[in-house]
Amino acid sequence: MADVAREAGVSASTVSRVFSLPGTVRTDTRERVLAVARRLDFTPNRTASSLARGRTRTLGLLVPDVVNPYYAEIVKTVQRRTRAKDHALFLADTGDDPADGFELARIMARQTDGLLLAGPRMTDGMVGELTRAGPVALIGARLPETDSAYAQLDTGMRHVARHLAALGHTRIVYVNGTRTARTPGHRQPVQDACDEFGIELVEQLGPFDLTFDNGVAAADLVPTSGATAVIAHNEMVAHGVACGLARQGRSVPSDFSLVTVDDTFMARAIHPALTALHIPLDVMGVRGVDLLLQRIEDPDGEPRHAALPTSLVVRGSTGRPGGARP
Amino acid sequence: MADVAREAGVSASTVSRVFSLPGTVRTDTRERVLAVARRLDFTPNRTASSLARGRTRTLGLLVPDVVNPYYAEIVKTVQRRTRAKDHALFLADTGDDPADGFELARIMARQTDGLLLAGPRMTDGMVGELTRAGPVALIGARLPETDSAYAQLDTGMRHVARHLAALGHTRIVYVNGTRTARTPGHRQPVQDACDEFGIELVEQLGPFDLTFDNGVAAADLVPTSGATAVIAHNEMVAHGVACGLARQGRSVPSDFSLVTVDDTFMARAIHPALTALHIPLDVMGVRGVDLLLQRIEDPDGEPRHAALPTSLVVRGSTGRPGGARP
DNA sequence: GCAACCCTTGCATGCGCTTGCAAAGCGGGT
DNA sequence: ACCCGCTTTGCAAGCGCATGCAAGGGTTGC
Repeated sequence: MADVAREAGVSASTVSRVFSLPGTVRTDTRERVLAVARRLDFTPNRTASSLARGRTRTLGLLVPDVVNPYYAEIVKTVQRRTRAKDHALFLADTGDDPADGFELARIMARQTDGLLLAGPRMTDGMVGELTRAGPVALIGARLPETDSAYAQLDTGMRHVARHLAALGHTRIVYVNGTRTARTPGHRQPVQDACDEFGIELVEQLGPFDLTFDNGVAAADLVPTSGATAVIAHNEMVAHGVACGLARQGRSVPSDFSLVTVDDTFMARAIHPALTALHIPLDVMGVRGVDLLLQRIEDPDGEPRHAALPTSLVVRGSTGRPGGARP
Repeated sequence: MADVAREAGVSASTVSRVFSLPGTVRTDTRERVLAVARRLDFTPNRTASSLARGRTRTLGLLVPDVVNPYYAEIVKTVQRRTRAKDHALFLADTGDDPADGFELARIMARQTDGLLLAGPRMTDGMVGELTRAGPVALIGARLPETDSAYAQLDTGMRHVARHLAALGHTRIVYVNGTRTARTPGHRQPVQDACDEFGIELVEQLGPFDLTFDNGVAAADLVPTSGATAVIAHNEMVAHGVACGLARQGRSVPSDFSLVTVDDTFMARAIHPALTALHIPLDVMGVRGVDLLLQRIEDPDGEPRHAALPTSLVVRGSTGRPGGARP
């Protein structure tokens, strides 16, 4: 920077201002400085800038599992939005352990301007603590004190129930996990939606987590349940159910209809393609980043929440019970 | 840090040394400083440290598409290894455009100690330029001048060909993309392996890229090719082929056998599960990080290359031609 | 008992940029 | 012609930590 200043015949502060506050420098000086900078291939050192300003222009994103397409899509959109806002992105994959996630978050909080937690696997108390310690925004989860962007599952589940009811299903199983079963925000909407459309609901708790393998296990219990349709709480478990049913020689949708919550590219990557409740992950990511950036600007504002609409995408995995023609 | 120094009755430099060069501080002083630091909840400011040392302790990872499980697995393993080595990870999703990828890489290079390029979508010349500009390591690609960790596809393809030949296949189609078709490192091994086992090879070039949709399109051409088995160049396209065949009402493996190169969780998430040439992505990620870290330590050493062994995982998608019993 | 060393510690300076403050330049209104 | 206010620029003091150098204390060997 000193070199550029000398070559351009100005002081270092002017060079600095050309890059950080271009408006305060007269146009011709600015041009001259920029020309020299280009010639000398100079770019301001971001580390030094961070130190001087106390801002890193870096955001941190924590996800439980990048390999899961649900989170991968979030990573993708968050990463893009972050870059569009001229920030860099630290990524951490936390796994399922709450303590690990919390620890990682704390470490990351020290090196970033703010944290984005996607589907955090930690206790509400931990999230609260992080929120008090620095800017935090949630993606795909909601807590009163923390900014968040999440999907409106209640109306979404009504779409699903209406669709199944219209096809003639009167008894369905809902494949859930023990974790989400305890957070009523996810389970209650299903119950309410089924009640509204006169559907009998059989809740099938996966043994622990909503993984592919547990979906396969759940599929084994479906035929004896007396239900004709299955709603899977997320897409990994939905694929497990689909795969499990196929292995049993059952056919979708003629033996059982299957609906998944979440709609990543994988829903279309099997045959029949899965009818899905589309969660707007891209919008959630963008809103999450924006909320976080606002929070960084104004640390003491009221918590803000973005509830995003879902939509039902009907594909080949749902049909009339027993494969009947309409 | 000044506070800690005062409380502990030492100078700031000693506190600094406790954290950065613990060996040079007497044990009891160190303990005392650490105790105070813990009490005051002090951790060294990483930005300041970076500025003073000229090292950010941050690595950058560029992938073309995080949503693709192949790259997601790489992200996961790289992220874990990076953290284990006490570094942070910047992530960028570059998309398929070479110029974008290069530009992003240059930006990232300025804020990190080194760059990891996974399946780079840029020209060899661009990679060379980056390599000359700073530490770079390749994952899943090989270039003479750049450190790299990649899979030994030649022996891998021989495993695949031997497997198919043993089942009785004599004519197979290889679904490739126009891009990889031009990089002999990927195509030639297939040809060689088929030659060795007396298999006739029909090369089926996807119209452009190795995506799911192009796999579906490729599947339409398989039945008329006279082949009884398909090798897909990567897993996305393999799923497309599987899905396309299913939509045609063809059955795998009784009508056609299908083998995929790459073996992510998705290979087991469909029925029948895909026989796959397993690429050790986890090891590749770890080796990539390690190579990069070594390169950072020793910028002028000879380029190093890690060729990792693949393995064939036989699952349900391969069988005898025409579904014959052995 | 003394010299030669090593281990610890503190001092001072520097990493490269930002920014409050003040000075200089400029134009306009009276 | 003079004063005021605005714009543009420079000066200097940090931001928080790392580290070369030197000093002090302790140890070892002869």
